Formats: sequence, C-alpha cells, structure tokens
Amino acid sequence: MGSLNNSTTRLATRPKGTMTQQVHDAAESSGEASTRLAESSISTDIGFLLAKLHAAGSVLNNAALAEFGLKERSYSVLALACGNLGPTQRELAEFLSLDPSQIVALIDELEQRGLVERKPGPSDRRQKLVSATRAGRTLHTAAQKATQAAEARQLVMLTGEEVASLRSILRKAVWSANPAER
Amino acid sequence: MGSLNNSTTRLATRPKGTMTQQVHDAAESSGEASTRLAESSISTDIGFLLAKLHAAGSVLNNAALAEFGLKERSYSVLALACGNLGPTQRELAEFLSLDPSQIVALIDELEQRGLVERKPGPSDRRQKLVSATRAGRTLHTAAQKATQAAEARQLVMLTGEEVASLRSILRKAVWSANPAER
DNA sequence: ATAAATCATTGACATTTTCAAGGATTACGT
DNA sequence: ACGTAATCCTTGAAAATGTCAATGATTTAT
Repeated sequence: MGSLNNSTTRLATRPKGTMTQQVHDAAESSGEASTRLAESSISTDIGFLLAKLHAAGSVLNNAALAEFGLKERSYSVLALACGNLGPTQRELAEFLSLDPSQIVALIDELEQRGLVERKPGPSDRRQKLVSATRAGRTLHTAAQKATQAAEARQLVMLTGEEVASLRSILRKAVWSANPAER
Repeated sequence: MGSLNNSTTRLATRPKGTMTQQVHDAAESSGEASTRLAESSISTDIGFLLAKLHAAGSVLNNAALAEFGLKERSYSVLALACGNLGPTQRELAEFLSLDPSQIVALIDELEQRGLVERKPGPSDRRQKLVSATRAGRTLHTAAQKATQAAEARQLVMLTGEEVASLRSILRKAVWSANPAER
C-alpha cells in the first residue's frame, strides 16, 4: 500500500543541479538514491506504487501548470468547467474527493481571474453551476497540452500498448470502485 | 492529471436519502453521485485516474490499518524496517518522498511502541539504521494481511490478469525496473 | 587541520484537511 | 399548506501535514 504524499514535493532540498537536472531527477521516478529499498515487501503493493507514481506525476504536473498560474486542483476544476456538463460545486467536490469548502476557495480564485463563472442552478437556486468563460477555455486548452506532455514525459519508458493498458485498467478500477461501505 | 487527496476522506458523510436511493448510491459506487462528470476530459488522464484510485485505496488501507494503530505512513516505515535492509532514516525519507523530519516523528512513535529500534550506523555514526523488533515484525505480518485484503477488495472488479498487468506496468513506470513477479 | 558536506533532530512557519455552524432554498410528511 | 428536515454553498476555526532553516555530531574533501 501507499504512503507518500508531498505532491508539491521536495525535489529541491539538496545542493541541486541545473534546471534540466532537476526535472530529470523528478522524472526518474523518485528512485533518488534508495533503489536499494525497492526490495522491500511494500514495493509490490499496488497502493504503494500508485502513491509513488501519483506523487511523481503531481510534481511534473504542477511544474507544467505553473506557467499558467494553475495547480492540479485548479486545473481539474477548470477542466470540469470546460466540459459542458454544468457541474454544481457539490458534484465537483464529490468527483474530486474534496471538501465542499475547498471547492469554494478554488472557484473563488478562478472566478476572480475571469476563468469560470457561477450561475444559479436552473431548477434549484441553492446550487451553483460552474462553467468556464471563453478565457477559461483558452487557458484550459493550453494547460491541457502542457499536462499531456508532462504525462507523456513521465511514461516514456512504457510502450504505447502499456500506456493504453494502464489507462484502461485504471479506468475500470476507478469507475466501479469501492464496495459498499458496510 | 490528478488532484484529489483527502486520504482519510469522505465517503459516507452525508445524512443519506431514502432507502431506495441509498441502495442506488451504494451500487453506483465510487462515483457517488457524479459519475456524470466522468465524461470530462480529465477522466482519461492517467494522473487523474492514479489520484482517484490512490485516494480510494488510502481510505481502505487506513481503515484496515486502524485496528493495529497504524496508518499508511507508519505501516510503510514498519514494513521497510522489517525487510532486513537496515535502512537509514534518510533512505526512508527519500524512498517515501517524505521530509526527513517527518520520518523522525514516525519512528519516534514506532519506537515508543516498541515496534522498531534505532541503531547507529556501523560505518557512519551520524546515521541511524531502523530495524523492526520482534513485536514489530509480528504486528507487521498481521497488518500486511489486512492491507492485502483491502487491496484485493478494492480491485475485485479486475481480473487476475489485469491486476498482474497493472502491478507490472506500475512497477516499470515507477522504477523503470523489470516487473519480475511475486 | 580546516572547511565543507551529511545525518538526524528540533522548532517555527505555511498550507491543507477536516469540522461544525449558518443563511438560503428545497423536499417531505402529515 | 405548514412546519420540519435535508441540501447547497459559504465561512471560520481547529487539527494535521508539509516546508524550511538552523543545530550538534560526525564524516569527507582540500
């Protein structure tokens, strides 16, 4: 199973190399110095592997999104606002597994930047539908390219088939996830 | 790409609807109410899928570990201390992508519970090697069973082949090392 | 021998998570 | 229709985590 978090992680603590070296360090999958410990039993735990790959990916994604003034969270919200599904804030919270109050903060920021807007729900005035403005859509497509490039860079060592397989298995696992809480 | 965290996350919080509604909720699982948003572009991002599966797994793992007084973090450290590789605290920090100071806290706790012990490095007295006590090993094997069961439960909808494939691809992506089973 | 680097540790600080409560609105039971 | 309960968004405060810089002890490099 997994542990690591630090999405916006380290990757800078020590003496440091050049810019490109930093990126490479982050990309080389956190083996950093202790590939030694890879023999441990947890190294085969899917949860652990998920955590590690996720953490490494977050670093790359956040780096790629920085130039747009976005982070993973705000990017995700923006992306969801760009689909034309008119998500409510609660739906965003559920979908992203975030507390509703966190969504408020994220949208406040995006809205102030003129990237998304809140509209009262047509059938229920308590809820607010979040949709992207034109500026938001423009930024999103640019940011999307950046994250897709980051993803590709992170997975260079995998074959196209492996990537496709990974995506498909993950989708299957995610969308039928968790059994019944009880 | 991904966003979500909230390892110890939500997942049952709200008051709930009618009986029939509950059943439906439970059946449509992870998507809680917003499987709707699954059509968004980010739903195919590997980073996003990793984040979501990881988050869901963390909830299950932490729940499974609670009865042993462990969380993902402490379990990971304990597991690494159980392998006989005598990891130093710095190695643990690098391997788990955690700040060294966080490792200190984790080990302090495990040591106070008599599950691990610190020994000065044989060749370098600055470092401390962390190894599990017999009590630690006993607890670890019990906890390991629990997490493996949780993992299995999370992935029931995958075939054995898919799980094997997932594990192997993840390992390759993480260490670009060879799958090698187990 | 001195200086620079590394390790574990501490403590301060910032960010994130997690909760509980509130106003507005809608759904429900009777 | 009326009142109660539930839901949605929002706020703010408390708890947990993440980030960093500084320190003493030790080792490495010059």
